[in-house]
Amino acid sequence: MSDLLAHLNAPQLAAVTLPAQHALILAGAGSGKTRVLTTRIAWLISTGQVGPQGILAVTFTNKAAKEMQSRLAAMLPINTRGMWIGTFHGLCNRLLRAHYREAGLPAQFQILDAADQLAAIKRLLKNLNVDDQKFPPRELMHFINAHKEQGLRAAQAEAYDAFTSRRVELYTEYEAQCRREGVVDFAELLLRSYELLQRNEPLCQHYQARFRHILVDEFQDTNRLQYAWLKLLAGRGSVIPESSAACLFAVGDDDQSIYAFRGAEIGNMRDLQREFALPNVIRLEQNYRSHGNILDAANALIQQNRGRLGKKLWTEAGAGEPIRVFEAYSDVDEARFIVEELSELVREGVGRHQIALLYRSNAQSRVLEHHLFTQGIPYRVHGGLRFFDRQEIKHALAYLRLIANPDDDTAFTRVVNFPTRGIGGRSIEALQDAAQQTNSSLYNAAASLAGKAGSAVARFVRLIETLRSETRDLPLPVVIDQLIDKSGLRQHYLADKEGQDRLENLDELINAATAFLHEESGSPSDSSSDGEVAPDGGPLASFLAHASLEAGEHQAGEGEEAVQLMTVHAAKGLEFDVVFITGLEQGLFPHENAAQERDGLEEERRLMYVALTRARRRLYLSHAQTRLLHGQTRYCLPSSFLEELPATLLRRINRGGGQVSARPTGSPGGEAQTAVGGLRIGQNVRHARFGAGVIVATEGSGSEARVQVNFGAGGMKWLALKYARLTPA
DNA sequence: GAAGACCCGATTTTT
DNA sequence: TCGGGTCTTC
Repeated sequence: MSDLLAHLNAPQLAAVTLPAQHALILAGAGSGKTRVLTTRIAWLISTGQVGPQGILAVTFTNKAAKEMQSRLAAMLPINTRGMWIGTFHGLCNRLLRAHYREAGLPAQFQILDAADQLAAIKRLLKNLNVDDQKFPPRELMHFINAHKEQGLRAAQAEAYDAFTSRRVELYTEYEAQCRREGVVDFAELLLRSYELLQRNEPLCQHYQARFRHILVDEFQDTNRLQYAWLKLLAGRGSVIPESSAACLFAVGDDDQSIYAFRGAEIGNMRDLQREFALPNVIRLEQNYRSHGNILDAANALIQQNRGRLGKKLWTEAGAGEPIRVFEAYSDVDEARFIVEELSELVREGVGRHQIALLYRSNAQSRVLEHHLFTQGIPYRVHGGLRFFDRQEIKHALAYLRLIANPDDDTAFTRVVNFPTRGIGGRSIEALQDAAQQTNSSLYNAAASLAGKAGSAVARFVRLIETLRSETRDLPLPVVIDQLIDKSGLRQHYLADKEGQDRLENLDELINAATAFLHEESGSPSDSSSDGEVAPDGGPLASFLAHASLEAGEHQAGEGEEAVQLMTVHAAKGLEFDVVFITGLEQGLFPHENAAQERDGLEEERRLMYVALTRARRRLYLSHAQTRLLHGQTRYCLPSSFLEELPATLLRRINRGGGQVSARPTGSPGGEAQTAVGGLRIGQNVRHARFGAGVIVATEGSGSEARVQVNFGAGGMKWLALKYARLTPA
């Protein structure tokens, strides 16, 4: 055990060995947060304060959950597989599988991922003859999810106008459709299990008594429902919990809260402090990742935000190099510079995978990719299509879902005519009508309507029936193999000259099922350990849940020695020796849309803070005077965030090395521009009220002359030269 | 049922 | 400008 606590710094040690009470740990970037979390669990267990079954550890991503589990397994001589360590969604799924009856769900309930949910909503709107121009499916989906994340059912939703009242009706219809089909979406997993615990007092008390210690990672990212769920399980109380309540150990960093747009409530941190009457907050401020200059810059930047819990990162490592700032003429010039610079670093021996190119929005990756590609530098873009999102995988899984649950209309619609088997729009509409008449599923309608044994619909029904009966007792991988065969998927992709990759992916799916079974058999099921959890829907249902909840590794080329490209959001939690933060321009980063949002600029600043703190040794900040956006050249001002960094930490760098990149003649746009009233496009100007800006366009001449100026945060303005007092800056 | 025309929108995203 | 999504046509 002394080993366990060795090498912890004082605050880390304090957090790990905190007596049984609620706590909030403010863990800065690179401060050893995961270490504290896992060591805390190991310490609690190894000192006999709690058994492994008394721990509930919650994360947001599967990656974090796995990491916690494997680190724990290395620290403790116990099987961590059966422990309740997982994502909010994974744990809720587990709860609902165990108590599906009490939760009012079928044993084989399926989970809709975002794409399935959207498809389900589109189908709903079609069935109800709702104009999807007036009620865009995506918007409705967001409406429904946002309500669920607030813990609101349709009945509780506020219908403040006619439009919203209709949306609430559609929310109701959507709930009914999900119930009919035996499916739950992601938000439903949480809401349903919250309601289960809230309404079923004995069950709730059972879990409250079981989980003595609840540990939450990335607490700043919790939404209202997730916080309510935690409070319910912890049985809210005072500092020393009553015997019936668990200890809530929340770890988070308000400065790294960057997911407000998907419902994260930064206010949950203060609420936690207040509602659980936390006497103090433990701060982990010593950073083990970055050099001093980088931390000083990050500290200075984030200090501009108001209402922080407050925290200042420091390091024992030296100041390190200055932060390099580069101003490019254009986005292309910026990419050129970055690629040149990183090529030099690679020549000096920096591993390519230790270099990250960060950007605010995905569209920015193109120029970078183009230059990397032409220079023959291997790179990997994070955030692409994931394994279980691929169409061929979704098709195969849809067959599997139909076998498990014939009422799943989403699955039915996906594969009824894929591969094509002559069931066109007419047949499907007929089925939909019939299904609506009898208030049953499409599959049922198909089965009863398929009188003519020879019809395509009848053949499809027979296919599913055959698959179901013939594969009942076969192991999952064999089932999948047969289904790929008999459904005609294999044949279809075999015939497709570009189907090779897809066939390989289908084989990979079979492998995934094999691997899944192996892992499953390695973990003792709950029913055997304490008898409280009823058996779930079998390996088929749990594999399908696994496929929905875990989208799979990102994409091929995983292990390759490649430069890493990703959005700043995607970079959270990662670290690299060298980081390039690109596109630091007003309107891009901070993003112009953020100006409209409540506390938008502060969220952008936190995003910048996250970006800065990814770097271990070297940090580049770049911006361009000109950028191609939506097919048009935009003239850009440097990001205001650059000014918020202490100049002493920065070093402006001039265009590197050998070839002189020709400065575009005339304006940055290239073409010679007509000067209007002595002003030209691309010129920096100053306005008495709006401040500094760049001229973006001109119009008219003489006393009619107008110029469009990008004032960055101040927005884009057309000004008549006659009235506006613009001075060259 | 597949290929081509056409229109619209365009931060960030895990589960 | 580009890509996705829908609509149109053979």
